Amino acid sequence: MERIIFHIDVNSAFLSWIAVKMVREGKPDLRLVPSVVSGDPEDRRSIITAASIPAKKLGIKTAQPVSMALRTCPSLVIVGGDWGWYKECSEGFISICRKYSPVLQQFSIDECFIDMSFRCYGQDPVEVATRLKDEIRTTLGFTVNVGVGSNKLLAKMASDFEKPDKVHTLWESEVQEKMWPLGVRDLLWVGKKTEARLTSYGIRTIGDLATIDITMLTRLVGRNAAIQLHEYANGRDDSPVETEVAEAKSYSAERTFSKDLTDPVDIDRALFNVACIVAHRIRRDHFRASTVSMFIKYTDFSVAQKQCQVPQPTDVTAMILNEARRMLHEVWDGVSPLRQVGLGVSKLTHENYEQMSLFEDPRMEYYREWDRQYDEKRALAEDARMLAYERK
DNA sequence: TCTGGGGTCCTAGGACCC
DNA sequence: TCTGGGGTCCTAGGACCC
Repeated sequence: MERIIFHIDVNSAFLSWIAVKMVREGKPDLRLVPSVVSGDPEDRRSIITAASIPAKKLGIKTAQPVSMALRTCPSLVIVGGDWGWYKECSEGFISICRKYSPVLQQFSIDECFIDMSFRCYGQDPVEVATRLKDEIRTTLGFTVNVGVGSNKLLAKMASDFEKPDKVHTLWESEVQEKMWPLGVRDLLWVGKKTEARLTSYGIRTIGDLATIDITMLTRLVGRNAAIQLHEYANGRDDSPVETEVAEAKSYSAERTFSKDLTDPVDIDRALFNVACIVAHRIRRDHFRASTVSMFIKYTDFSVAQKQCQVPQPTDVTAMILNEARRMLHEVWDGVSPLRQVGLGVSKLTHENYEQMSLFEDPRMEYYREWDRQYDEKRALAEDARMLAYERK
């Protein structure tokens, strides 16, 4: 039996969600004017997180620097984000989708797949998809696109066709007509680099990619990628809709400085801050990490990174920070200005036992107490934010 | 114009073991 | 004394996604 998969994608999610909130407060609808969501517009390094359709029509794009967008459109309306509200909107739309099928995979905060193979039996999938999109719009106030296809890839490609508030199909029988004329960049997993490589060999459309000799493609992108791209370009994908939420495999945090830094004290302060954040997150989720990595970005955007294994899985801020500090001094010459510093942990376990070590740092008790206090303050801050949020 | 932040997966080379 | 080949782990770097 041919599968029926829906991909539901919120149109300009962060912008739509902020717009809904402002409309409820009696303010004008951001979706009707050139507007964007971004970080602090005063910071020269802020970039655009989401743009309205009128803004996109002016050439303003996601991930563009705000300063650049303002030059394009001086009257651009700029608003900040609201993670608490985003989360609420996301949960709202996911729970409506789940009513249509319990076989649901959340792909990101604003996208999900549902397997409708059984639920659509005897019904027109387009009618069902239209009902779903309309229900989200009328109950939650924002629009989505629904892509309908016989697998996840086709459904996702279809939801990316004309926006907003639309249902599109992409069945296997429609691949040649609807997908092959598109540029290779439109295919999932073909980014800037792969596009450049492919087009330099005259492979411009998804159709070119679908019909090219596989050995030729292997020489260009390697064996595994070649097989994958060839399958996708032909509209083939048998991956299931995964209902299990996968556990995190890594956590990281990074800080970009508003001005490039050379002062080791400033840089260490940033490293300290990201270490606190990352360590707090793994404690919150009951993980310990065996690998610590540290990375820096230079002014030319090149990145250097270093990682190491810790003797025992840890969730102690001081242990993580010490490794990161050591690696920073190994990798940074102490002179070159830095744009960014970051820290990550991976190889996570839920191991709970504490192996007694003769060489355990005698300050360990102090470190743990410090972390406990930190977590408590952080939890209080979260509560206060939630309360303030509920009062609105 | 001057580029955020948080993830996943892949590749390739070297070390080490059997 | 010198040899093949496979497997696993670690590290650094890169591509891609939202």
